Amino acid sequence: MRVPLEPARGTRDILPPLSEYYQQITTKFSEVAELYGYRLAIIPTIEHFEIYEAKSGPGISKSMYVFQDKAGRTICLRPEFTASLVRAYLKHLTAWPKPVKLYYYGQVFRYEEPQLGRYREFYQVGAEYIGEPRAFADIELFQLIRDFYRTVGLSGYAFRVNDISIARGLLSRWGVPEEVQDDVLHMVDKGETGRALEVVRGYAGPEASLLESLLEVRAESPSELRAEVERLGLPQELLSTGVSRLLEIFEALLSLGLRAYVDFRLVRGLAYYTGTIFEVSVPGFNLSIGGGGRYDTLSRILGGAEVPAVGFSLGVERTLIALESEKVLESLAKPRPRTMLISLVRDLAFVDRVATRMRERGVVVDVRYSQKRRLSDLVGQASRAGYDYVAIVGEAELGEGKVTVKCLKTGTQRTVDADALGDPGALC
RNA sequence: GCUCCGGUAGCUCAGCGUGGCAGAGCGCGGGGCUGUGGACCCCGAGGUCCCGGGUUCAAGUCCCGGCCGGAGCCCCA
Repeated sequence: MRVPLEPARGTRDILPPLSEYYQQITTKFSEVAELYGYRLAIIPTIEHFEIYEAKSGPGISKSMYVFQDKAGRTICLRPEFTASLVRAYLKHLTAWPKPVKLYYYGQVFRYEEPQLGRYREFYQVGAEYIGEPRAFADIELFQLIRDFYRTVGLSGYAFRVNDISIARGLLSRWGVPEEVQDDVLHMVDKGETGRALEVVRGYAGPEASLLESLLEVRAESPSELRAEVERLGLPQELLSTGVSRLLEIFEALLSLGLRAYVDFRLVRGLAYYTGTIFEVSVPGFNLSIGGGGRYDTLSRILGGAEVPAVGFSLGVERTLIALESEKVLESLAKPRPRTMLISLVRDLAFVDRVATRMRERGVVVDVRYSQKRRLSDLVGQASRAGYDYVAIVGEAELGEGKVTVKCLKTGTQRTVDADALGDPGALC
């Protein structure tokens, strides 16, 4: 049997140096999330399809990996983290003191046509803030995202923000059933506002123009947003709930030093969101690099007690694309100093002693035994391959318990006692 | 699931129109050079030309199907 060497469609082998950038993203995200008091959740890659069916309807299966296992269960590869985390919360964590703050990283799977920044297997990092209905939870997530981006060096991003409860509130007032609301919002998301409004007119009559005006609002500042909603004459109940929360969050974003604008056309698909929703965008890349929102009813959809929650996820591949376009990708993974230790003698114990002393100082040591190849080949190779130092152990050094260390950047070279050897950089 | 473009050495690609010996640069290995640098010179290895089928005396080249990638639909939790 001949095996195909290409990875399966939409998947990739992630190898150095790309793999190191992935590792930096997850490591740095973990550090920032933990500094905010989030704790790591590791959840299964496979799930019962039912939890996604419950959340999004059976039609979701066409964009997922779904299959029967050997016992006939309907299993899927997770297409996201949030539903699984809420499932795990309902199973294990409902008795924990609120809020429950969790973060995660890992791969997710979607059966779609691959393109740049869109893969069938891709990686996300994210966090969920469970058990807090007030806006400061939403705001903390923005702070966390800001600190993460600062840590990895991303700067040119902006938040597109909405509160989906405002449009849904209008639709509910007009008696539009939830399933129809989903359809209408889906059309808005696709840019088919004309068709969406036609459907709404069937319920609301001429009042539907209020939704039309709302969808045209794009506010760059809280005062602009305040003026716009005042002009529209939204119902008081929406002003005191969704609109006031959106204003609070908008003001918070700006005072945190973040770029943000409110866009009522933002819907974020057929999701379970009930309040704040947002996406992160960068110039010159038409896919969002992350997004999230408030989902106060998801736990009930999954059959548990209702618990307010808000969360986000960031796409690792898309973050890397953004870093690349800002020309800061290479600075993400700072390489450790690397030494090529060339041994011209067969004395494992001595070579091990020398290598161990350097490794204890965090220096990468790559041991080569020179046999047929001449020393000049290996020194040249070390230089071409980007090593920082060459350490040479030959007959002369071995006899005196010494090692010769050469700094390839400066060309300086010293022979020192093997046991006194520390960071070779100190010798340059 | 649909449309268009592409796939030739490890990498970047030429060759394909008009069928006729598988190529270049870089990289890799060896030597020039017995324990010290990226240059230079010489030599070398490395290919089922994405896979399968068809047309033909002859296919990397033309035709059909598939696989993988890119661009765009659909979708994007």
